[in-house]
Amino acid sequence: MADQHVASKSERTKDRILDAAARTFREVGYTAASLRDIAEEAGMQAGSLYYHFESKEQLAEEVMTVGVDGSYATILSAMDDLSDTASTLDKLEAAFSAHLSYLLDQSDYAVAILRMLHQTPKPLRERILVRQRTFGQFFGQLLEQAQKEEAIKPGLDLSSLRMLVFGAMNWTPEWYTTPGLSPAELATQLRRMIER
Amino acid sequence: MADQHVASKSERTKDRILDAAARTFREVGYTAASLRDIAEEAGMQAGSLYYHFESKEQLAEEVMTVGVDGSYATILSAMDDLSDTASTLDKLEAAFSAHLSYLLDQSDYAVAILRMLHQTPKPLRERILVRQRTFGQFFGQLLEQAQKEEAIKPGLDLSSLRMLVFGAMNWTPEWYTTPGLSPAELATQLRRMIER
DNA sequence: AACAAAATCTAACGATCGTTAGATTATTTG
DNA sequence: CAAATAATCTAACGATCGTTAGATTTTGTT
Repeated sequence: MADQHVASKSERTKDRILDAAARTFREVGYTAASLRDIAEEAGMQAGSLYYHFESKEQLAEEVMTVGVDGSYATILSAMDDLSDTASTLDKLEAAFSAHLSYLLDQSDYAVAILRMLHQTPKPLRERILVRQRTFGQFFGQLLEQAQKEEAIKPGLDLSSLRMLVFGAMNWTPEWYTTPGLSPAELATQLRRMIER
Repeated sequence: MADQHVASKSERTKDRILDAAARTFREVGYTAASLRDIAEEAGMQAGSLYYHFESKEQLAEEVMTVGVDGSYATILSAMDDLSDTASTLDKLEAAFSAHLSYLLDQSDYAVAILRMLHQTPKPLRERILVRQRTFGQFFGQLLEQAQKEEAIKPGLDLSSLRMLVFGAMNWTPEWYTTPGLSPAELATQLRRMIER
């Protein structure tokens, strides 16, 4: 039969380890998360992790890479779901909503990044930041276009606005609980804050 | 002579240790900061810290307490400096400005809290969060009053707005660099985002 | 100057960490 | 079923951690 790419045993185990690592890193950060904790969460011994990963640092890098790429993919996918008549502000709100939903409902990976980044070795941190840049530029372009169309409030500095909005979103895992506004509703709030 | 309260030798050393701890905690967080690092930064040996503090946890608690109380005091002081004719929005902007200035220009302590809080033992974390509550309520009251006066954008959910604004401010240490907008100018940006 | 108190240093403890090598078990292949 | 490969376990290593006790040095008092 055709060599269809079904996840091999090893690949599934690796994913299980990544999930366990993301949960653990999210909870306690990079330094405080021990490989013994992560291994237990994945149902194995600490030494066994080294069959799948070279080091703790590499394991952390894969978790963070999945988180960044997943965030970006979620947003791009949300753009595809928009109707052709969507305004730039609609696009922005959809991007907010996708990112918030990813942070709050879907992924330990993205939140793990926020809690880990400052504790990781500098070269690793730099690589993740480079990956995040694409992500940030995407929002930057949308904001720029919205400003050209005079769809957002006058008198706002674009690069500051972008970072303030990022902060508002990235901080939500610190306080978000259910019941309360949903990620989509929070996205609407953010839209109202920037629109003219 | 009168027993004027001049800082004793011991008190000044303790402050020096707290400063060193705040710098170190800010840089690498709670777990990754070793007492040997902090001691070296303060110009002494690790064991000597125990003459002034009971434990690493207590040292961290004092750093965070100074940070929270300092933030709050800075904001209250900014309120006193306002003229009597200041509007609620003026008060909010002044509070934003004070908090941002404290975070970005003045204090390692406040930023240390943001980087430490998730790694500290739960009872300690709870105590700090309780202390922060007063702080959050202050902003909440100002926002409530502003909404009553119809000074802020309609259709905004107050409790969400408060947390989103907090997020925008607390995230600034992640990206703020000079040159760029000053803390006061960032406060103005935030004001524009919420005002009608 | 002599003594008391305060402050710091030295050296070690038990615990935990990331990591490794080799033995062991589970799975796949012929 | 047997051999080969994949996956995991066991047990230990050196390093580093928070912490402690006791010696030592510095400072303050008479």
